[in-house]
Order: sequence, then structure tokens, then C-alpha cells
Amino acid sequence: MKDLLKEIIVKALLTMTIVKKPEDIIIEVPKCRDNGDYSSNICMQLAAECKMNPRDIAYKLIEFITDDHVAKVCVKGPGFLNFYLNKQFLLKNLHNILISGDNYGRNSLGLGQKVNLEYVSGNPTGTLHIGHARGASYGDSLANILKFCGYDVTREYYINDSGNQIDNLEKSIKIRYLNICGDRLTMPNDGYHGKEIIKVASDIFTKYGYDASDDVFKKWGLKYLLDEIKNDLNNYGVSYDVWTSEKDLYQNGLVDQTLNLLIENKYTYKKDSALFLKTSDFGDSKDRVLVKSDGNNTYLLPDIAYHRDKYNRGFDRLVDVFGADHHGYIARLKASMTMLNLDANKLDVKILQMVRLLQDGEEIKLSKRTGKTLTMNDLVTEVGLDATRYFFAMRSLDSQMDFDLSLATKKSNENPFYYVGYAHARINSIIGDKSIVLKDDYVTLEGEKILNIMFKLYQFEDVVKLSANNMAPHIVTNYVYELATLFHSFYAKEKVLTDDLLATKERINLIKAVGIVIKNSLRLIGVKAPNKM
RNA sequence: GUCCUAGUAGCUCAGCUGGAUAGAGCACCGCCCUUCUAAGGCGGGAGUCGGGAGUUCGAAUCUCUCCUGGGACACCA
Repeated sequence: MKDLLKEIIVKALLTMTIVKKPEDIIIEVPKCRDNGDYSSNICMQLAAECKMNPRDIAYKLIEFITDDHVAKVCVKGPGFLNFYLNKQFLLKNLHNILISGDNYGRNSLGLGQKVNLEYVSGNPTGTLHIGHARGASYGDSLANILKFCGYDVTREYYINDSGNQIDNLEKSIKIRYLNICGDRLTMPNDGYHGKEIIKVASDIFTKYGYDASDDVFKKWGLKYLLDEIKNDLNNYGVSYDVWTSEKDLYQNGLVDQTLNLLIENKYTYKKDSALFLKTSDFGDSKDRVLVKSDGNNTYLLPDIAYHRDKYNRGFDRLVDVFGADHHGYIARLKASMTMLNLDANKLDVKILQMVRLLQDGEEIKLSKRTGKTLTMNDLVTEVGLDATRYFFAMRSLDSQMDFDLSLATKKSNENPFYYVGYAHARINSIIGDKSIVLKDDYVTLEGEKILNIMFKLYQFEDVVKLSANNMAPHIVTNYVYELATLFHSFYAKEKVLTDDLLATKERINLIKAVGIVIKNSLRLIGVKAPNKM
């Protein structure tokens, strides 16, 4: 609708010989519906340009605005144009919702652009924890939203199954194994202390007894931990299209290829017998090491190769979701892409802020080292999948979050998920097994509460688009919460099932539509709308 | 010290592509179940939008600066 209004204004402006593009015009939904369904500030912006009073421009302009969708246009305040939608149009949309069902809100904003979305990508050196859960919620929700908006989305997980931390994993497992065999070795500080490492070691002991050969530790560890990760993600409702292994990048020669390319392009130099990359030429704060003086690669090199590979797979856009502790990484990654003659602007890195864990208001320090963590699975068990997913989705990415365990374990109604879910359950309960009779014209749907609901329902598509453009799933949760509020308020004031058969029929259709939009909204963030509570 | 990110009601947070009287939830104080689910509704109190300056017809929103919290600044990943 916003786009349509923009066109209408552009056309009207033309008759006044003012040339503007649709994207120059701002349409917004006023906070208060007294000021119209939509409004534009265009006249105030034009005031200086035209050397005219904004209200005068506005009054002139509205003479040229005619459109079936718009019931009336008013000039208010210092020169706002306030648009009121035609009620017939909202009723037509209601019909549209009932017909479209699960597809209501789907649109073609993305024009089939190929987007690669990489998220979580936790190392296979331990169990996924609460931070990963936030990343998983975000990535999965964003993928759903982009898909819904007509993007061709590939969900990808990058497995760091090579390098230092994997050698470390191998050592850690071996130590645990030797412990089981009776050896009193202690785990070094930089080893992996998680319970899952002990589990792997004991599995190995069960299978091989005292005779495990040196090559089994890494192999078993990787397999076990990766399976566990996949399983946890699955339980979390998150799936992937592509799993890319770092080891494979080496085996396919992509790492060497990339290294040679960087050398050929003359972006490297030797210093202290290490190979440096001149990332500072392209905005990084200093140059980075690619190959260490001991001959091993740093993490950066295969990661550059990985991103190069993603570019070469023909994506229009790459999105990485990183934890806040990796933000320093963005500059060097983008710089590297530029060196490979790839367009760094296609790469978007979203940073998610830390999740702090609280217990009775006190912060609990988490550490992979000590094995003291709250896993993604623990969360689902304690809080419930839907409530967890909703909880993460409702926060904007760049706000740091506190997760209070004592609160969460109460399955507290402080989680707005219950409020939204309750609206859906209520609707479901009212409708029961009554059938929906589609109709072209509605005659009894009127009154402020009903109009507010119908207008809110209409906004859904714009909301989804806004959420996609900003890569911000929380816009959807905010919206669905507001919709639930309007519904609850309507429910408390007015009845759906009455003796008036016609009104009952029409109101059932109305709340059915509300149910559809709640369900669709929740589905985008990976949450099921409960039919009963 | 440099970079990123945040600072909005007692608490947790929306709002930030500049707009009309700054919003929710929780907490607190009142009402509302003989009526489709009270996990709900209605009303109330509660704010120097961290401080200061600037840009503008108009700033919580943009710019600069300072203060505070979190994170990052490896030949770790």
C-alpha cells in the first residue's frame, strides 16, 4: 500500500509540474489513527524547494489525488497529508486473507535474488549453547522472512573441522580417555572441559577398551559432536540447505588456490618468516597473518577461501551472522574480498550482541573452558521451544540481552509468546468446527475495534517487507503482539457468536483472518500457533 | 588508546530511512467472569529519551563532543 500511495503522490505532483521519484516520498503509519491510516510529510519537504507554505501545497495537491483505495485525504497540522483507506478495500483484503491462507503476506520484494545466509556455524568442539540459540533463532527467522519475500535463500553452516582447535579437541578427548583408563592427567586450561568430551571418550573406551589407536580420537570426536549439533539444531526447528566443511576446502584445493591468488595480486608479504596480508590497504586497522611462521595457516585463510567460494556460487548477496566477539573480523574479511576483485558490498555481516545469563539477578559467568554453560537444549527443555524462539526473535539483534534463568524456568507469562498464543487459541476455540463461508460483500463489520483490526491485518505485507529490508525479525513479533492486543480488546468488548446469523458469520470470518495472520507471523519466526492453551 | 555496540518509566525493552500528545510488558493502585478461554479487558500514577553543543520549520531519531555499561583489538578460532 505504501508503494501505491507513493505512486499516487508522484502522479499528483506531476500535475503541479513537480518531478519526484517514488523513493523520495515517505509514507508512514501515524501513531494515532485520528491522523489517517497513512500519512506523508511530502509537502513540508517541498516547502523550501517551492518557496510555498506547506499547507498551501497540500491543499493544492489533494485536488489531484483520486484513487479507489483512498476514501479521503486531509490536510492536518503543519502540512501532513493524511490518507484514509476505503473501507471496501479493507473488506476486500479480508476476503483475500481467507483465500490466501498460509500465503497471505507472501510477496515478491526479493525478485528471486539469490541470498546466502550463514548462521550459527559453531565449532564442532562442543555442544551448542545459549549464544548459538540466539544466532539460530535470528538466522532461521530471517531466512523464513526473506523467502516469504521472494528471495531465493540458501541456509548454510560452515564447519570448522580443521586447524588448531580440532587438534586441541583431539588432545582433550585423549586426556579424558586416558583418565578413564586410569591415568591421572589433568585437562589443561585451554582444553575442552565440556561433559560431551567425557562422553566421547567413554564411547571410545566402550568400543576399543584400552587399545584405542591414536587416529580414532579426532574422528570420533568430530563425528559425535557434529551429529549432536545437527540433532540439537533439528530439535530447535532449524535446518540447513548446505553444510560446508573447512577440511573439504583444503581437499578441493580451494585454500591453496585462494592463497596463490592473493600472492599473485601482490597483496602479501613476508615478515618474520610469516606471510602477511595487506588488509590495512582496505580499511583494516592492521595487516593480518595468513601463514604462521611455523607453516600453519591461520583461521583467516580458509575463511577467505570459503567466502570466495560462496561468491563463486553466484549469490547476489551474502549474509554472515557472527557473535559480538568476532566483530573485529569484518574489516579483514571485506578487505580480503576486495583483494580478490569481489564486491565487498555484497557481503553483509550481522553482529549479535552477547547473551548474559542471570540467576536471581546475579550474572553467571559462562565459559566453554570450564564446561559451565547453558546449552541450547537446556533452554528448550526448561523454557519450551516456542517460548524460547519467540523470546529471542522479539529482541533486536544489537541489544545485549539478559536471560534470567529463574524467570525462564517458571514458564513465566512475562514471555509475550503466551499472550499472542492465547489470542490464537481463543480464536480457535470460538470458531471450533464452524465452517468458514467465503463472501464477497460484508455489511455488518463496522465500529472502531473492527476497523482497527482490519487495518492491522492489511499492514501485514508491509511489515514483512520492512522486516526483510532491515533484516530484523523482531519487527514481525512487535506487529503480531499489537495484532493480538487489538483482538483481545475486541473480544472483551464484543461477542462473535450471537443470534444475528449474518453478523456471526461475518465476525467468524474476521477472527479467522486474525488467526491466519497470527499463524503466519509466528511461522516466520519458527513458532507454532497453539490451538489450545 | 583504537574500533564495534548500547544508554528511553522502578525493571526488561520497542520506537531511530527526522514529524503530530515518546509507547508496551512486568511491578504498583483501582475496577470487570450468571455471557464465545480472566494466560484476558478497562482505567490510574510513573519520563531532564545519559550530559552538552550543532543541523532543521521540526531531533529520542542526523552530526560533533563528553560520560557510563558490554564486547573486540593474537603468528586463537
